[in-house]
Amino acid sequence: MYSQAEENYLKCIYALEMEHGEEVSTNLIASKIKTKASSVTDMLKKLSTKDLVAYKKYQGVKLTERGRETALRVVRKHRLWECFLVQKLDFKWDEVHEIAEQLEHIESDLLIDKLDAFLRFPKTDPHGDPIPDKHGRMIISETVKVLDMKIGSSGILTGVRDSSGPFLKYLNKKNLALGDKIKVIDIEPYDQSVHIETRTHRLVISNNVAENLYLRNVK
Amino acid sequence: MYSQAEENYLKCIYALEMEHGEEVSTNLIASKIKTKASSVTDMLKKLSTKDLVAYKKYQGVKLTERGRETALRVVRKHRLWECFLVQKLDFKWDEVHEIAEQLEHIESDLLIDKLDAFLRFPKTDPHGDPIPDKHGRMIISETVKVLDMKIGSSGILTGVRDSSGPFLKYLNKKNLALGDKIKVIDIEPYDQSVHIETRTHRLVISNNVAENLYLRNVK
DNA sequence: AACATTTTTTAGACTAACCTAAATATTCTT
DNA sequence: AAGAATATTTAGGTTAGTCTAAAAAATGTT
Ligand SMILES: [Mn+2]
Ligand SMILES: [Mn+2]
Ligand SMILES: [Mn+2]
Ligand SMILES: [Mn+2]
Repeated sequence: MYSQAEENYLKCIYALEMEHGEEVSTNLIASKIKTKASSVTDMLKKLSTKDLVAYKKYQGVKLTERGRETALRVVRKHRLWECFLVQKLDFKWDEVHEIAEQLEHIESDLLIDKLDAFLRFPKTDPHGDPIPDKHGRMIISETVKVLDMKIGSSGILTGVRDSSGPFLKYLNKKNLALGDKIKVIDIEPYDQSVHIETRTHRLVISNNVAENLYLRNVK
Repeated sequence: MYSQAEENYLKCIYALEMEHGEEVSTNLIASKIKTKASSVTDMLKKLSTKDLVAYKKYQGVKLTERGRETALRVVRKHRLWECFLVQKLDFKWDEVHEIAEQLEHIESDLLIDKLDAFLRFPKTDPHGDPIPDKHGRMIISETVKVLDMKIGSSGILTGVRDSSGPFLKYLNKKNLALGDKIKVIDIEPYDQSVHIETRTHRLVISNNVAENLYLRNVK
């Protein structure tokens, strides 16, 4: 139906809309997709004629309804394949992204629905991101950033903002995983670094790391 | 490493070498890949510079050692994915080919080895074709064509020459599946049609069908 | 051996997706 | 509100993979 390049652009625009809201700029897309702005302009024109995005010169771009549906189908495939890799093939959560980037372009509705069933209809992927169902609906859980937690309160680690390999490997090394209960002991006013405690250990995380951890509040 | 187009050509040349032996002609490749002879010539030149095939103008083409290894890796992936689809996702044997055509191009050695282990190192795919191991080795079972069987003797259906959708659907309809014990009751001298018997029923198959069934001899 | 047919290659063109460099539009600064 | 800086688009080019039409080589037939 759509080429891999087209699907990658749609997914990228979708992600940027989620993160930044409203219209997405050419340069933002270019940097995320690691390509040149001129290439982005070319593609936006093409997606526009296919009614996947609303694009007006110099005005940024927005997904149309059709574009959003298509993007969500790709996201669904990406996240389901990540679940498969981790749950069935014993990959680690930091190893699956590149492979899922390839698998997300396999075209077969039947395949993806059967895979969904095989995995028992997971609601989130190995990084805590929600998996759209076949109608594009997903459960977006309420999360709190570490820095917005009251000191002394606890939360369950449910998601990461940055799911790049290096960050996930850092969490592995520090023995932090999704589902862990984390208590915020103290926030250093000087540099906003955070002293936290898990069931097994205590550690200090930088402000940067704290910004990338999402917690679900617990009693 | 190699593009999907390159991999498809290598797999095609490999299959044609198996079937016809020796050098493979431009037109044969073109018809199998459903493309034009001129496109094949272009690709053969490219594969030749990459040392994947030995190609001399007007002389046909042969895989080099490198080319054969690459083709076998693609074949391995194709057949393992077919096993996955049938064994784990409950696809029928006539539904998997097109999806495997896409999956065979996913690039990750780790993935394919983990998939192999997950499936318990299958030796044949759902159509009875042998699966190369990670070193390219596979078990080629001795088979007999139906027409070469002695009348009254029996064999186990272990493979099909034609694994196209229509033929497999025909076998489904006639209740014939891999592993079935088949007894050759009679061969009609006039048109070489064959009267066979399975554990559950008797039927007559055309010469054409008979040509496409491989049996393993049994006492 | 000469001619006809078939196969293969070459020549030239097209599209998708990218690129660099230059032009133009927008936004920021004073 | 002008000039500077930045963002975006346009112009023109490249590569992979395809195509059609024409040329050339190989093969078959008498
Ligand atoms: Mn991912
Ligand atoms: Mn993910
Ligand atoms: Mn197949
Ligand atoms: Mn097969």
